[in-house]
Amino acid sequence: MSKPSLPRGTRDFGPEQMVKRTFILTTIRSTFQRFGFQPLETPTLENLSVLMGKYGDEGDQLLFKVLNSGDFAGKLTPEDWTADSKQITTKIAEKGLRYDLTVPFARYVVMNRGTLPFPFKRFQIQPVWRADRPQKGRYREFYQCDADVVGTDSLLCEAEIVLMLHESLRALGIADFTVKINNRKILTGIAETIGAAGMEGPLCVAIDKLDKIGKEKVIQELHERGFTPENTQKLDPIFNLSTEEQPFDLLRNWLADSEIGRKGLDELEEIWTLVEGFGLNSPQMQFDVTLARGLSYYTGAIFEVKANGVQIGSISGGGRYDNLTGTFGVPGLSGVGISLGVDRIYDVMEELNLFPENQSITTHLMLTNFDREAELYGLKIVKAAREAGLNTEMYPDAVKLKKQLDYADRKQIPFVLLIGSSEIETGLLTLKNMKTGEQTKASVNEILKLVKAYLEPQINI
RNA sequence: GAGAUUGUAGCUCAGCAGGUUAGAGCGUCGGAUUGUGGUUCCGAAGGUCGCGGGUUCGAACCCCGUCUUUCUCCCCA
Repeated sequence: MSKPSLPRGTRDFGPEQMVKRTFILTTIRSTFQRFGFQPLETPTLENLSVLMGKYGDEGDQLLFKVLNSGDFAGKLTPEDWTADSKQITTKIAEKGLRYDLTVPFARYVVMNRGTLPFPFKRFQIQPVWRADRPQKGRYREFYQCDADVVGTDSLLCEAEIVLMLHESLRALGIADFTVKINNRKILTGIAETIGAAGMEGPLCVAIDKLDKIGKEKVIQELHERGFTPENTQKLDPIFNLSTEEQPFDLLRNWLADSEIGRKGLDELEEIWTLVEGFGLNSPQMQFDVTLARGLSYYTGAIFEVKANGVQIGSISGGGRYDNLTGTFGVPGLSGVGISLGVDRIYDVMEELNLFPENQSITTHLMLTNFDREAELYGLKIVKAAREAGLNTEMYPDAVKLKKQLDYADRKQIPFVLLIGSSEIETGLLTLKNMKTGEQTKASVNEILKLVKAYLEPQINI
């Protein structure tokens, strides 16, 4: 018998961690709902035809593919085995684990377009899988919390996303964050302006690394990707942008000849105007030209959230995609959305010590188990305590008291009710406060009141 | 997918240039205390040295492969 192990990049979540994760999940969920988003869940498995080609070549490689059921290799010919081994996967796997929540959402919208109220706002909180190599803050199985609106071009949605990010992160206690915003159209405009129209793809990939590798190396990489020295020379103004307080005017001048670039700027300024209109308290948003998320489907706004003071990747990302449903045969549906990474948020909160105390209490009251008679006597008390709203349990075995109290101590149960022969005779039960060690004798009703009164300030009963 | 790095008791780690029966602290379990936890004292259990192969008289230690950990690149939540 070999020792059990977990697949790389996956984790168990024990009771302690689950309490914290649930806190994150419920906080985000209630924020999404307050903004009018409705829940959706989609299957873990999708057909590979839905998943493939949506995330670029890299993405296809990171998809977990599921072997066909039954004799998956039975119909393969000898030629298949000798040909390119990657070709074989299309013949033996036709399903895969979902890679994100946006593509399954697009699939859902297309399949149900006749019945959905548009604009359709949905949120979705489920795990996703990527066959990535794990690192800090990077797992192969992790949860995403997505909120998307599909069926409207309104920039109000973008502004609401900014608001939702602020509200949910602040509710979690993460105060020091930056919502970075850019617009894909501006990047397209820049490509036009420097005389490299249509090359914003590679431009983005290189520019995105500016704060990581610096100006020199970005230019070097651009040359490697086919940009001429003339192109990169014209690009020069961009390297000063990130230090500017108000880069809009500067950009407007620079991109004056690019229609799409001007459009991008208009959109960006409109988002700022709307957020201001909401009266958001000290917005933590920042325009960042170097922000160019790799996903190939973004067409308008691009979002990314960085938790400051923690060495970890972005905790949230999103943007507008004008034509996601187009790949499923329904063009013209514009959507915009955001995705929060629960696991990274967890890591950030753990590192910054932001989890609230007193969340770990699961059982409020434990009854001891002396003997058969006391056990039977206690059952109705357990039921009464539960009906009073207390998390209650009785120790299941009549073992030594020491052991029972030790159990309560380790489980951090605040109150223990001792019931022995004398208690049964008098009807006065012994309540022990595990924190102070203090013991009081009282009737069942009084005890339930006492415990509730003590816990009320900490816990909602 | 490329490169580096880690793996010894439940946990954190020792293990002297390859040399007999692999150690410690914490934790666990039992007892001191047959109805009183967190402190103390006494005692005990617990290890295919990640896995598989090789070199050697002899491997936890050296070599190869594989899995795993952490990190960089790539990409991303």
